[in-house]
Amino acid sequence: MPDTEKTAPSNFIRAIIEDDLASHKWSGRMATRFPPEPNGYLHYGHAKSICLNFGLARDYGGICHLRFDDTNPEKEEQEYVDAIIDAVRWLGFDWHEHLYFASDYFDRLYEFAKYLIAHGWAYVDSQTADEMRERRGSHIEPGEDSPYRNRSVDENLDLFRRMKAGEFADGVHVLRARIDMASPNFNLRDPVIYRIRHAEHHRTGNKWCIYPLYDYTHCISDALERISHSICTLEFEDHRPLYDWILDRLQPVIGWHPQQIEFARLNLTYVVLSKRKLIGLVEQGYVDGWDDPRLPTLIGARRRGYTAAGFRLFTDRIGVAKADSWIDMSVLEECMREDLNLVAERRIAVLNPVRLIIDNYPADRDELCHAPNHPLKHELGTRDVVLTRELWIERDDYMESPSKGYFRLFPGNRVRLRYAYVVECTGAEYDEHGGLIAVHCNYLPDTKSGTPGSDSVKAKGNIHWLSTTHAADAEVRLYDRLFNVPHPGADGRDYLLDLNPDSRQIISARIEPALMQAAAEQNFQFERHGYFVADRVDSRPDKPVFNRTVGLKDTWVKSA
RNA sequence: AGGGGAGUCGCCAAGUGGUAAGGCAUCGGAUUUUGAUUCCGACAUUCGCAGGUUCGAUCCCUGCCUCCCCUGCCA
Repeated sequence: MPDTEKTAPSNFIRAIIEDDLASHKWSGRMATRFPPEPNGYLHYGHAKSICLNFGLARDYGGICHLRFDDTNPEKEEQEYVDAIIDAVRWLGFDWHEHLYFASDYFDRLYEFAKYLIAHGWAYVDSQTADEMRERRGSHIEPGEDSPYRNRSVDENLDLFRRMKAGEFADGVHVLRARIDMASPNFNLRDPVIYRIRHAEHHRTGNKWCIYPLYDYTHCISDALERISHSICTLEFEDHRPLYDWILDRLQPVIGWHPQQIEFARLNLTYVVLSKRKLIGLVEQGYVDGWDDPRLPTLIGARRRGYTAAGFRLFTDRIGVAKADSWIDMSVLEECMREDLNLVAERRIAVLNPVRLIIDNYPADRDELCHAPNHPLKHELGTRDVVLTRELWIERDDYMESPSKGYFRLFPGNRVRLRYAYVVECTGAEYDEHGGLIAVHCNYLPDTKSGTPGSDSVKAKGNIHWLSTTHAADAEVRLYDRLFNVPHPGADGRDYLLDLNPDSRQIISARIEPALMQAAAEQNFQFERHGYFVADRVDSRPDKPVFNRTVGLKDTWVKSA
């Protein structure tokens, strides 16, 4: 991480940490964790959490663990573990040796459960799931105690041991915390902490047939790792009393009790971040897979050309608080532009070509023009582009009858061919259907960029171009937002109805030869268009494929 | 017998009994061989509403309104 990266502004979590550090509350320790469940791909919302947890550790001289919350063998897979590790690393963070799995704690979790049973704080319930639900009560009435709630410690211990030994089928018994069936907080109405699942776990194989649940596992994992600040999203606020209840009981044997702090999860316009909806998009083929550049997954973002630094900037910019809020997609896009503007080398591509013929330029002439690779970083040098009599220019850089304020090519107007000469437009040719075939112009010989006096002739317009004899072809994928409304699926509408049918357009573009050797994942700015990246999956040297990451801001189309 | 949270500029978001940071967006203007970038300037007499306490309230008290979360053997 560059030192130049500014740290985030003050927020309530930083205030808590600063107080704790000042009061030496955690013996000076500062440790956070990012605790994904390996049951899917990480999305933009996770990026907020990752940047928050790792960023806090970085800024306060602490550490951030990467811990997989892998307590549900039926949903979790190694493939996801690997993808998550890649994604966190890609975002620029390092957990050093602190890579953990809740499943590594299964033995201790089991012992702690026996401790709870021995103290009368947990019991084996033998009701069916339906019976448990019926007795759970509701918002206006308390729950009823299970008929098994007062089994003896010995019987509970025996039953629990036999659950572990595999003597019972799935669902026959569960271990529950004995708290309060009348609590207004449902999480305290004797929550289940262990269930029987005869399923193979991606890490522990068939060693276990009982698996602990989240509420029981998470707090203990945090405590065992000596986490100081356990940061999670708002929906876990109601779980905090349970988190505290368990660690209070286990205080004598664990001796550490992290503080759970909740923040508002990310809501972003023009995308969906719910796992269910993302799965729907992938499985029903609306996108090409989990790494489709239009999907708000981190693997998709990476393929689209979004940068890790852009995500970090985004996280700092949106802040963190407890109020539900919606961030507009344009904020994320602007963060990407901001980073890309600094790092992306400039190149030329003509996406929608039409011929420009310089009538007074010799047909046999090849002239080198020098284009800087970056306007702000001269140390990045220049490259040569060849000027010839016949060029490709953008179709919309010519207007037969210019609208008000238009200052590109139209009969009688002058524009500068970027890095080359000023030309004066003389007219255009059309086919029998009125389609534009070619634009004609004459160049002004004394105006070549970089030569003395080249600025004597002023031209407000400045257009990019490529020699028709030297340009190469490349596939370019123009990505746009996946949905065309800010809140897909709002008010109960089917979110698929809000899909943007033009979220991807694949075209064949003209590119400058220097682009032919683009390395996978190399970011560029195609001048006057936007930021593009060589596709990390399909791009090949000599056969590059570019994805549009995000367009440049354009105050002209906005006013038009 | 309900419980837990949240409401400060268009979007985020600090702040806190002493008279509303910052960012983004927007609008002006300058610079510019990208209609980009950069730069400069403008941008909440007001903090969900109504009362109260106080010399003084966004902050404390009371009442109300709106929004979000909670009855998986998911996380």
